[in-house]
Amino acid sequence: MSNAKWYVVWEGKQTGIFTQWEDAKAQVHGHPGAKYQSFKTKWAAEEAFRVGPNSFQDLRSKVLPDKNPNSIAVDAACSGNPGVVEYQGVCTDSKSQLFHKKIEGIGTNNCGEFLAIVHALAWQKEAGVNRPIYSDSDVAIGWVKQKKCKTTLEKSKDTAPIFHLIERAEKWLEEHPVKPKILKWLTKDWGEIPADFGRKG
RNA sequence: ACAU
DNA sequence: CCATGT
Ligand SMILES: [Mn+2]
Ligand SMILES: [Mn+2]
Repeated sequence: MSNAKWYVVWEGKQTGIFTQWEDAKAQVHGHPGAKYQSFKTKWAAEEAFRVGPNSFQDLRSKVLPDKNPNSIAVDAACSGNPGVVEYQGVCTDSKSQLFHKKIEGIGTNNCGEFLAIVHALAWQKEAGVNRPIYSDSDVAIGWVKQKKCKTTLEKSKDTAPIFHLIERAEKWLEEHPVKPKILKWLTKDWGEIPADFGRKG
């Protein structure tokens, strides 16, 4: 495999995951019954190594957690970080857009991800619905749970607009019960979150 | 390291 | 390669 960067050795002089073929080959050479394979990503290699040489191919279909299609997905994008921030929310199943906001001034990726979740909460309350909210951001999910945006962003004239929105979002969280489940979107298993802006390619 |  | 975060 031309792009392979990770080599799993399940049986050999030493087992493990190697980043160089020279190292993997040293475990396999002259070792009858050695089992090994190359992978393109670290994640694939780790999963394959953990599950063993015979079952790694079907592990995903057995263990892959299911996503709830009756849900909302949010995501933020940033032009520079810190930079110009926007976020949006979509229906997970259809990707139809529910809301979108481009924020004045500059902010961080994580501030955008945080505001996206809180916007989804407020939007749902306004719309009278209660569906799970998916975010791919551990940071933002944690901040919403704490009702506190722990950003390191410096305060300045350019960051004043987003800090105002953050303050408003934190206030909303303090004043309203958080009813919808806020769930981690498992990007490695499911691919990019449906609300993604698709600019990383 | 993990998640962006 | 840079940056934001736990
Ligand atoms: Mn994201
Ligand atoms: Mn994205």
